[in-house]
Amino acid sequence: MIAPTHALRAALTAAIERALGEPEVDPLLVPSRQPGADLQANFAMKLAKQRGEAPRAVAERVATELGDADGLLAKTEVSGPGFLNLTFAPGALAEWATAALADERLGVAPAAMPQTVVVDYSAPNVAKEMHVGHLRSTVIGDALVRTLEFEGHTVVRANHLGDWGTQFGMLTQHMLDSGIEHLPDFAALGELYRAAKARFDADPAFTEAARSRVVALQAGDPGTLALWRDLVTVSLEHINAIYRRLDVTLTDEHVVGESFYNPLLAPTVDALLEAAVATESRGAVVVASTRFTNQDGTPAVLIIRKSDGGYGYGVTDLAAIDYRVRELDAHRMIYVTDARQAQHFAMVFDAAAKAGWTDGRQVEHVPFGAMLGDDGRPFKTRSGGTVALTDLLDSAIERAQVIVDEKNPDVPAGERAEIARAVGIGAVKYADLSTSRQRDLIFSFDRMLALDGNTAPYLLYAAVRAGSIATRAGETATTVSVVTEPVEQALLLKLAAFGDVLDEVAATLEPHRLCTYLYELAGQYTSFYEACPVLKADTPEQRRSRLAMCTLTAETLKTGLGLLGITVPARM
RNA sequence: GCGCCCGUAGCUCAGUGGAUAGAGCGCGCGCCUCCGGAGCGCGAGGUCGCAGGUUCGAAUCCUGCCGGGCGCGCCA
Repeated sequence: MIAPTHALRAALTAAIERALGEPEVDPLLVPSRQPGADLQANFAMKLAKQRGEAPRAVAERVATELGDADGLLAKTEVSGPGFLNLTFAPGALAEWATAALADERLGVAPAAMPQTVVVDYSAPNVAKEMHVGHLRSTVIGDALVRTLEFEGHTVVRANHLGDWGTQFGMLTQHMLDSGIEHLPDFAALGELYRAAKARFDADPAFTEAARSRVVALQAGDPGTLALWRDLVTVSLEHINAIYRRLDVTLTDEHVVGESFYNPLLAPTVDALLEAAVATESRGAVVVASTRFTNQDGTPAVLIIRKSDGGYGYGVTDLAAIDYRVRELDAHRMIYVTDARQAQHFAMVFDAAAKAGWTDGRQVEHVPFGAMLGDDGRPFKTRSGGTVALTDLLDSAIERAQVIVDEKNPDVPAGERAEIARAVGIGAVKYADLSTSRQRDLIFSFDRMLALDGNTAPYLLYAAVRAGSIATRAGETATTVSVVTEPVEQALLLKLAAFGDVLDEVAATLEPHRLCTYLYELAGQYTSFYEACPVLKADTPEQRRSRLAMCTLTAETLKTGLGLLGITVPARM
């Protein structure tokens, strides 16, 4: 099914060629702000300039050639310096909406060229509690994953768990010293971490023992490995509990931690040396950058192997790229991490490209801004720590529960709790997803947990209402047939844009575009609902037609929110 | 020193070449005998950080400055 705007764009390009002999011209179609016009095409000014003609005359000639575009258009009009204002025929929009309603993809065409896409996101650390700093990668990554899958791509979720490195020498050594073989729960791990860290900082002998313990771990010493596995298992229980509360699609099967790449690191270093991508410098193996310099003006380097023989995280990232290309045949690799790692990933990607590993593949860093306090400084609590993710989610659900209880006193308590969960978690996720991700974010409980305005609850409410009206109607409407009011026309136009927005999100990896779209759709729906009686429409046909619009809106909101990882409750 | 991100209404933010720059919150006024008021309508509120440039047209692209955040050899 071809969206009306796509059909019109093609018709315009063809009309431009027929009228002016210019092939393959982008008609520069944008939404119109003029009352009565749906779209505006801005090609005339540019073409007229090139051809030395009057823009309005150019627009007129194309408009004449375009006609009604095989019934797509009700009106074309040239105005201002040469804008071509276009208004869809109500029947064309109605026809599209009717088809979309019968389509489980809601009229969204699948990707023309499906790819295998690896999305690397979340990546919490073993042995540490998840805090608000982990929220953005997890929530943004999950929204991208869901959207790319909906578009028809094969998505490989990669949770690059921080499960390897020096701190595990420290932890396992302390376990050995204190005779701990198994941790009962995550709280015990927290205590272990604090105790081990204290010794590590204070006792040079322990520090030394921890260092050699890392070597034992990396060499695969069975006893040390067993202790390490216990740490990972206990941590994953904590992490998975958070994922389930957050309604994130990550599970154990997506964990491909740093430890996974351990056996691949030595061959990766060899390959990079062999290809002369990496060189030795001051006892270490590095890849020198041609784009970045140090403060003293020397080239910045990516540490591949440290002078003590240990591996830098750069080589882990390079081994991961090599693995994802060769074993997974990934066409596109996406890394959702904070913006501070931008230079690191740029150097990693440069090195991979120089080694020839990413030829014909896309490798993209998807950076997001820092979480700042309300003083504009990096976010810290009063005690200097971070806010645990569990606490944030608890607060969100508590706040939502108060409102839910107040608004829905007749709903059973169990269902109220379920609604509060959907509303509270949805609010937190939406707050993170709805602003452009590269901006720094001021952390604020009030903003993250807000329930009014451009928030998840507003969208959930609109979706629930649009869905419930169909239920109350007692019939299933399948046909949009009567489009008389401008608000109806505007609503249909907005509904038809869903697929374009998903394409944009897939291309730019910016979920906030979907948020903005859904908010506008909800607003457009509310305007329609205020202006157009549905159940009390003038005729049975109009009633069915408007009901169908309600249903398509409800489905689009539900699907769109679902792609953001936000669940719509049955009622609220 | 090199590099990245950001600067739009009191606050939090949309808007990456098109006509009078838009929301939400907050503030003021109005709307439940009318399909769900977690809603809707109206209003006040802006030198789009500053200065040049490109363009028929710039919040948007280019250059320079100012302000904030961040990164640059053995942490990830």
